[in-house]
Amino acid sequence: MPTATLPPPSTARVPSTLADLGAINVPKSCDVLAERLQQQILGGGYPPGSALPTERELVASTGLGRGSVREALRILEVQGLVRTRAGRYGGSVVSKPTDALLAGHISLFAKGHGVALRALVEARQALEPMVAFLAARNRTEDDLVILKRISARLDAAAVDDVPRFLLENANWHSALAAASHNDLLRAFTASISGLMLEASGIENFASPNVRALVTHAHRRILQAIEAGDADTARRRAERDLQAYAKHLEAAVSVARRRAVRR
Amino acid sequence: MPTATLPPPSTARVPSTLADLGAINVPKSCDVLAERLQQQILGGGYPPGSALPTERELVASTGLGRGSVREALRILEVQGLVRTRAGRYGGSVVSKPTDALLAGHISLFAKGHGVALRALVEARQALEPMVAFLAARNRTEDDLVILKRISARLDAAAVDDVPRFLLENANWHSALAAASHNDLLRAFTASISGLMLEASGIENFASPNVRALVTHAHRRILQAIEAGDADTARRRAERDLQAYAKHLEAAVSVARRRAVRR
DNA sequence: TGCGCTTTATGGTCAGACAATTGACATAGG
DNA sequence: CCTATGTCAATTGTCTGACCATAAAGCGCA
Repeated sequence: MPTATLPPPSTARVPSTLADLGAINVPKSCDVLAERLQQQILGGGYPPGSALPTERELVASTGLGRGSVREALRILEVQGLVRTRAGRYGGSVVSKPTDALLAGHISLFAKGHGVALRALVEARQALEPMVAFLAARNRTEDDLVILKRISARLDAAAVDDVPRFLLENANWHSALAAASHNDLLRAFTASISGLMLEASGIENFASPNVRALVTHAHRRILQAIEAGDADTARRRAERDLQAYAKHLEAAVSVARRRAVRR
Repeated sequence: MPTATLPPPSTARVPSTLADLGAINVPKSCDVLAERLQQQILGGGYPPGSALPTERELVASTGLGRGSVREALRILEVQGLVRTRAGRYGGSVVSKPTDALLAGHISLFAKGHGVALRALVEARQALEPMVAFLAARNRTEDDLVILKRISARLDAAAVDDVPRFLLENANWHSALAAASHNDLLRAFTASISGLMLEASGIENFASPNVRALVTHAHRRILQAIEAGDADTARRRAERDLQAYAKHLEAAVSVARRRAVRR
């Protein structure tokens, strides 16, 4: 081996065209497989409802071990792209990510970042007026029926059943978002409703006063949506959420003072 | 066995207290482990930056096989709760889900549901006014510096570099959302910006006319934010996005007519 | 001091085996 | 003919064991 003819190794970095490549990332085999399957699914190669190859077929076609194949499928499962069932005629079938799955990821993000209740309210203030606007324009008769049914349950629970009231309130907001017929806004709104439901259980912010305010506000918004008056629906959503935010601000500051005194 | 004394078997379901249990779901071992670790992480047992037990320690403490433990860790990785490195003193360290990770999940949801460009614009119309409002109230000097730098690059690219213009436009919206100091709105906005960047690359909607309109709008919003005038910032964001939506509507309908003729 | 080699604990991957699950099918009984 | 039940086979679920690849700490040497 003509080692002596090679240039001496140098500690200083030579400005070589071969040297200035960034940190190279070695992907794991399961990540590669997951990404390739993801592309095939999103590219239309596997439409929703169709079956992916079985684990052992994937093992045979990729040359990977079964463990790696299973990890790749697990990734796709968490992403909501496949659903896997055991047993004969089981396997992985392609599916679309559900609202609940995306809500779960958003919830993890919010919890991980310690997102404050105030930030949730701001997000709802951003989304709801547009949601109400679109709902007034795009609602179907079915949407209206569902909203009215939830409204009735909400009114009934407002009297004395606070947990039920909070739950139906979250349902109302989700149903409103569904009536907007915008999948993205619907998923965002459902996530925020779920997070606020959790938070309100802790902070216990639902005085009879607030409950009356909320039911009244929802009734007015629903009227505008039934009439198909988009601008009015938006305006009412804006105003009512502002009032709600003020009430919440007050309640939180009261709770804080109480906590300090304690 | 006194079978004769029993009531005759009937195909109709007997309303028994033992019979009305719902469909029971047997969870997979890795799901159980993933959920338990998730609760420990979110409950504060493992703060961000701390190290989870090694795979083999988890095998020992849970009694599961290593494959199941690895699948559980992979779930947490996709959820953004841990980052795993190989090698000595490697392992899984707890982390917070990043904006990019959440954006990826939102993107998968949007692509899976075939969310239309129109729906993206509606979502932006919902978010951006509130984002601008909050940015005017909460911005720091650093936020301002970043926004101005991106604005300059955007103006420069608006002349003739369309791909660069689209990229810097997405950056501008993300920076604005960062200045709002609302983590949730920031992540939502960044996701939508990314999705619109992809979509605009396909639809090719960025005439010189629109580019001028966008840079002008951003300049006016930025002025209000610098002045700390939250209401003006919101109003301008609303109006400019409405104009943008109209332009896009027109461009899409033109493209559709052209496609039909073809 | 600084560089390079070794050491070693860790994740990454594979192979094989067996258990659990589940829908289709065959069969028995009315 | 219909229903209920048993059987079967293909697939996922799980464990075991082994080995490879990686990377940071520690050591030795110049």
